[in-house]
Amino acid sequence: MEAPLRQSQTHRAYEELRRRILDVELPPGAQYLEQELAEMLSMSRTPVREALIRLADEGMVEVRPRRGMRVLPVSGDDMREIYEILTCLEATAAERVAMRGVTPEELNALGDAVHEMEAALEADDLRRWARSDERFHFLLVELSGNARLRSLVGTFWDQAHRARIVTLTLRPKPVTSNRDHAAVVDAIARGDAETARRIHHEHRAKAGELLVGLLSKHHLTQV
Amino acid sequence: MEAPLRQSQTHRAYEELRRRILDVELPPGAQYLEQELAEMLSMSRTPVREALIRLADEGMVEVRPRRGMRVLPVSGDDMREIYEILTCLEATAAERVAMRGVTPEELNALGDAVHEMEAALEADDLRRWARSDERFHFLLVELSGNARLRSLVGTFWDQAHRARIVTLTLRPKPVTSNRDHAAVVDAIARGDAETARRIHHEHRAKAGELLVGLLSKHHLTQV
DNA sequence: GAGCCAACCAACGTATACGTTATTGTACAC
DNA sequence: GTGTACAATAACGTATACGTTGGTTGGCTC
Repeated sequence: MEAPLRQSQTHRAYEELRRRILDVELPPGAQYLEQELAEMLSMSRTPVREALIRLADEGMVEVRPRRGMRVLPVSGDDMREIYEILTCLEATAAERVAMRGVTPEELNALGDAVHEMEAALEADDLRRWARSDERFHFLLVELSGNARLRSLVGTFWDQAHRARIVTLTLRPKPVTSNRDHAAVVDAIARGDAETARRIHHEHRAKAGELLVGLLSKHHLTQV
Repeated sequence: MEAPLRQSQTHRAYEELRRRILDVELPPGAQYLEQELAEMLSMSRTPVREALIRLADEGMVEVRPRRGMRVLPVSGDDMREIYEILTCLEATAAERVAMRGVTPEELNALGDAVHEMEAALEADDLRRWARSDERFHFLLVELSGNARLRSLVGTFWDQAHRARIVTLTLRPKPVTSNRDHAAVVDAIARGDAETARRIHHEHRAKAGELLVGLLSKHHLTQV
C-alpha cells in the first residue's frame, strides 16, 4: 500500500486541515469536496471523512451532503457565545489553581508568561504578545487540574483564533491585559481563589466585549 | 445494497450506541471490536467507525487500536471534573437567562418543571423527579441563548448520567434541590442575574460534592 | 422571458477488499 | 520454570468500488 506512517492518515488529515483553517489557508466560507481535500492531502476520502467528523464536532467546519465541507465563518454572535464560555471556564480555572496552590516552578512559569507579554508589548511586537498571552491562558487551564476544562478551552480558543488575529492590530495596546494577568498571578500566589476568579472573569469578559465591539465597528460581521 | 434509510447509518450507529451506553446495555469498561458492533447494529464497519469518532470526542468511549472500543468508566475524579464544568456553565446560563429576561411562557415552563419535581418528590417517584430535574436544567441552558453552551451541558450531563442514576436511591431526598430551583426561577423572574447565578452555582457545586461523596462512600470508584 | 420538468451526473454513504501490524501462543534454549 | 524468538492470526487503517440521490442543466410550456 504505502510506507508505514508513524501517525495515521486520519490524524494527519485532522492536524493539517485544522492548521490550514487556523492559518486562513482555507478561508472562512470556503467549500471543498471530500475528493478535493483528499487530493490536496494525497490520501483517499476515508481519512478525510474521519477528520471532518472531528472538525465538525469542534465547530471548525460544517459538512453538508453534496456541497462538501464548508469552513465555518465566525460571526459577532458566535464570538459572544465563545467568550461567554471562555470567560466562565477560565475564571473557574483561575479559581481552582489558586485553591490548589502552585509549586514555585509553576508560579515562575506563570510569571514568565506575564513578563514575556510585557516585554513584547514594550517592543511593540504584537505577534509575540499574542503568543505569550496564549501561553499564559493555556498554562492557567493546564494547572487547573481539570483535563476536560483544558481541552474545552483549547477548542473554543481555536474557534476564536481568526477573530483575535484580525483584531490584534485594531485594538488598543493591551496594557490592561498585562495588568490583569499580573493581578491573577498575584492572587494565585496568595492563594486568594475568589480574587483570582473575579479578576480573570472580568478580564475575559472585557476581552470578549472588546473583540465583539471591534468586529462590529469595522464591519467584520464574519471572520 | 439496502433499503434507503431516511437517516444515515452513521447517525443511527451514533444514536444507538449512545443510547446503549447510557442505558448500561453496554456497561462501563466493556470492550467491543468494530466488527462486533457492526454485526450488533447490522451494518458495516464504516458507519460504526464514524460514530465511534464522535463518541470518543464526547468522552463516552475510548478507541484503542487492536483492542476495540471501550466504554469509558467514570471515576470520582472524572465526576469532580464534570461537575466543575457543569457548575460554571450552568451558573452562567442562569445568569444570562435572568439578564435577558424571559417571556411569561418561558417562565411558566421553568415553573412547571419545578412543580413537576415537587410533585414527583411528594409521590416518592425518584425516576420522575430525575426526569423533571433534567428538564429544568435543559430548559435553563436552552433559554440562555447560547447554543454552544447548551450543547456542552448536554455532553457533560451525558457523561455523568450513570453516576446520577446509581446515586439516585442512595442520596437523601432532594428537597433542597427543589428549593434551589424555585429560588433560581424566582431570581430569573425578578431579573436578578447575580442571585440567579450565585444560587445555581451553589446548587450545582453542592450536587457535585454530594455525588462524589456518595460514590466514594459506597466504594463506587468506577461507574 | 420566467417557471417547471426530466434526465443526467457528480458527490456522497456505505460496503468491501486488502496490506500492515500488534498480539497471542508455541516451541525452544537456557 | 522462565524468557525469547518466531509464526500465525486477527483487527485495524486505508483504498476502492458501487448504488443512491440531490443538484443542475437544458429544454419545453405558457
